[in-house]
Amino acid sequence: MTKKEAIVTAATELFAAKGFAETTTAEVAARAGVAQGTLFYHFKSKENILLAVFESVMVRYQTGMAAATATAANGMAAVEALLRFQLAFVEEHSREFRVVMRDLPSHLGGSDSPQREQVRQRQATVLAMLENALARGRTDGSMRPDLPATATAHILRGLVYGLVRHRLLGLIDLPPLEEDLIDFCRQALQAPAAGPC
Amino acid sequence: MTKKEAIVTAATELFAAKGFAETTTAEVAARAGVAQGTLFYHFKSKENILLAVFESVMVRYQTGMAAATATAANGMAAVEALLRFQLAFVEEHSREFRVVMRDLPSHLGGSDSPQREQVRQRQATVLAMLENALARGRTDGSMRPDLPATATAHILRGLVYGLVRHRLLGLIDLPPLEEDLIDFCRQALQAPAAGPC
DNA sequence: ACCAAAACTGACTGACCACTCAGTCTACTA
DNA sequence: TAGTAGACTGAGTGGTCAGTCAGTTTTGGT
Repeated sequence: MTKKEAIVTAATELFAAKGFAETTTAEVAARAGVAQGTLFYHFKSKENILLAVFESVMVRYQTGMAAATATAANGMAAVEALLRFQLAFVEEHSREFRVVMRDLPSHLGGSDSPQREQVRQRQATVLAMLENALARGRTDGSMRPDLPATATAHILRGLVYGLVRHRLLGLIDLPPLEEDLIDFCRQALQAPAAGPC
Repeated sequence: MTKKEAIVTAATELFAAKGFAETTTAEVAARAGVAQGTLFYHFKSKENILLAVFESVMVRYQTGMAAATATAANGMAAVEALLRFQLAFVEEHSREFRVVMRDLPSHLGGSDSPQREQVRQRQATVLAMLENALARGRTDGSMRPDLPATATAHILRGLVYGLVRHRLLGLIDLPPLEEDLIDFCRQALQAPAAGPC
């Protein structure tokens, strides 16, 4: 592990445990086993370390999502695969997501900063994958034909995000919800059963 | 308006516009038209001002939610009323919610702080209202009989939270989603149409 | 009018911490 | 071996800001 990677790892652990604001650059340096100055050799600022944590996890997230849809038999299966992947991935990388969800929004700088644009791009990509899967399901008949793809993509994204956030940052313990969530979405999305009337 | 109220109002505006960390107590005092010391006469710390913003908005939020369910004809209508109320209320109080969503999680102190407990209580109440409406709908036949009330309450809460958060803090503009959201939930919740077969 | 308590003031302070910078070390090339 | 570019160091610093406190004003009760 290079020192740069060690810094991101150490920062992830500390930010997740104590929060961004409550973690000093001295602590990050100490845990990473580097000098304080090394942080600022590799990163322009403390906030850029936060952004690196985000980038590092989002690259893996999006790769996984793309893989999840690739093998699905139809649109509905693709959506289900996306949902399952997202929930599992977030569970597995809970520390990173904790940091990203709690601290990133507070530290994205002005509305025209390049950091904001970078994050916006990532979000748009996630959204597009959902929308594609939905459009596919509408076409191949595995979902209701009147489904509004864009709006539903936003809804699904909000749903996953809201649940994950409560699991990671919430003060209330959530029961396991994966299967209930999948059922809920399937009910909402699937074409009405063509009963043999 | 008392000076204490003026402080909460000023803090809400500044926190919403610039964020909690980037707002100094001196600025809050100046905008509220009081001396710096007055802040600390009324509030133990800067974070307690943040908590006051939260409390102030949550009291109104919960009162409104209770009213929304009271007049509903059945469980499904109650859920719909809750969803509509939540979306409308957040829209109307977007500044306060922006602050609460972005900055509160980072500043809740240790896991056993009284502040955390206070927030937890509020969240539990919201959840209970949803769960009640769902249980009601399952009983009165306006929803699927096999609906898991607790899990679904969590899902609905996550859904609203996720969407609202993207609207208030997200970097992507959301289209109006109220009706699509209601439709989505209705599909997921409603009893399968008993076709005349 | 008098008093006491509550509300309020604002100059001050001390701790904190992100970031700097002048210099050292390491690895590679010619 | 000398040269050099990139990686790394860590003590130092300057600006910031939450919170304090000794004193003043306002309020309300008798």
